[in-house]
Amino acid sequence: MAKPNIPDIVVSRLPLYLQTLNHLLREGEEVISSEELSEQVGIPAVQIRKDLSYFGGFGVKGKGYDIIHLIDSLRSILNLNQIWPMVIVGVGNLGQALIRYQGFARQGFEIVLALDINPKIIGTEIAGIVVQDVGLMESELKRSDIRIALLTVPANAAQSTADALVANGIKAILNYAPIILKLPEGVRVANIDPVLKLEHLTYYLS
Amino acid sequence: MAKPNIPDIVVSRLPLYLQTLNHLLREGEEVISSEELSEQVGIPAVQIRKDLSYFGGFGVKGKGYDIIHLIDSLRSILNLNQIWPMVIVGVGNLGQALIRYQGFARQGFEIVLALDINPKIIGTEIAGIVVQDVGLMESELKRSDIRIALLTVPANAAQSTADALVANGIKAILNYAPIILKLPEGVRVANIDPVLKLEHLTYYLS
DNA sequence: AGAAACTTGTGATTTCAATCACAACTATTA
DNA sequence: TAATAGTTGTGATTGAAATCACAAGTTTCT
Ligand SMILES: NC(=O)c1ccc[n+]([C@@H]2O[C@H](COP(=O)([O-])OP(=O)(O)OC[C@H]3O[C@@H](n4cnc5c(N)ncnc54)[C@H](O)[C@@H]3O)[C@@H](O)[C@H]2O)c1
Ligand SMILES: NC(=O)c1ccc[n+]([C@@H]2O[C@H](COP(=O)([O-])OP(=O)(O)OC[C@H]3O[C@@H](n4cnc5c(N)ncnc54)[C@H](O)[C@@H]3O)[C@@H](O)[C@H]2O)c1
Repeated sequence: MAKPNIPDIVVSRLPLYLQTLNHLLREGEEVISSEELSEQVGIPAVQIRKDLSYFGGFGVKGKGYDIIHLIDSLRSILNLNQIWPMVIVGVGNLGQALIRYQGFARQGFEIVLALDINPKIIGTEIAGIVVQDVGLMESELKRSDIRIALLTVPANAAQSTADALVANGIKAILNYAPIILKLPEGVRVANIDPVLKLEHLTYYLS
Repeated sequence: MAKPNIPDIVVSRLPLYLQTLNHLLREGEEVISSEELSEQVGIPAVQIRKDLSYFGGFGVKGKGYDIIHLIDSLRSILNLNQIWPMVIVGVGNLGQALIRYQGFARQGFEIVLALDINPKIIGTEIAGIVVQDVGLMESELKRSDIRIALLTVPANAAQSTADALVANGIKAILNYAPIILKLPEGVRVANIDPVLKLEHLTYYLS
């Protein structure tokens, strides 16, 4: 359960710590100081310690953090001790790449339903998932506990599709379409737009 | 030319304003107040005005902003009055989707070089681009003016590939691999990692 | 065992970004 | 024309996040 008064910017850094800790664990490390973690993750050590201290004391003075224990704690804080089923809407170039991406399942996010509007795409199988007609959204979502959606339809279909998803119980949307979605309170949206990132980068290129 | 003392967080919002203004222009709007723009973009009007005021006065008191003029100004600030050629390294699932993505060229970003290490992929043509051997990186980049790279290789190859890109003149990297790149000063990196975004979202899902 | 080195966790402080408040100007209405 | 409403641009203020500074505890060294 998310405590209400922790700055969102603090929460946003936790997945980064988790990612880096997972790397370190794979390399055989067992304990790490905030200073060493800082070098890996590129965030000041004192900020890492302060971020973690919002949730409790996970380290040992004079020693550092037990990596396995800290990973466990972060996964618990971020509600990652479960498999999160997801729906993807829009199985075009990008949608297919995301369905094939191994990185989601590896971290406990599983695409279990894929929807499209194009008859040529409906019925095809991608990485074990058979694409369904988007018209089945209501019935398919009703009999599932999916709360997360990946939105990879064209921009002009994104708002109406998002509305439909929310009407059928979706609580979080990862939106790849280059528009700003307007959704009711209580639904969380995160956007991924490479063009915005590039336009940010070019500001600094002479 | 980027003025040095403008907060990065301000710069990061400009592409968002530009995106929304482009939408409005396509819908036939000609003038917009900061208040109306605020509703579209989801950022307070006063913050939009303050952000813009770092770069000059683009509006007319009592009236608002001429959309075409403001778009022009933002494009100029962000160095978008040119075509930016880009290289992509790693032409797998994601790389192929990005090469096919129309949204880059539409905003002046053009993938002109695609590199991979896999002999089965080298030589294939995707959306008009013939994939080259990554061994040709040096010679291909030397005779080009490419300064932006899209990095879509597996995580374990990302750091070394990024180092090679930088050694060959790349100044900005859009990194899709789920690791934190360590690069010299003067090279800008932006990361796109959907898993981190999902892990941020799940914090708020009960 | 005692001293020195190391490291966490956090209240106090500083820095930076967001918001407020309003003067200056424009457009519209009567 | 004069009054009213609308809107920008920005100095002043507030608020929030980052950093500092250090007490408290642990480990290592001699
Ligand atoms: N391709 C990329 O690498 C990339 C990168 C960043 C963002 N995006 C964005 O992601 C979205 C998809 O891009 P793409 O390149 O895969 O496009 P695409 O045209 O290849 O795929 C879009 C898919 O959505 C389906 N679709 C259209 N309307 C639908 C609806 N109402 N309901 C369900 N499905 C519907 C289409 O049939 C198609 O299969 C776009 O908004 C694009 O701007 C793409
Ligand atoms: N597929 C996705 O939707 C997705 C989403 C987010 C992030 N990512 C990340 O993007 C990267 C690519 O993912 P993918 O699914 O396309 O993987 P992939 O295995 O399909 O493609 C990787 C490509 O990189 C090439 N490659 C490997 N080593 C190379 C090297 N040293 N030089 C040049 N090319 C090399 C491979 O031959 C392959 O074609 C990974 O880091 C992944 O974590 C992918």
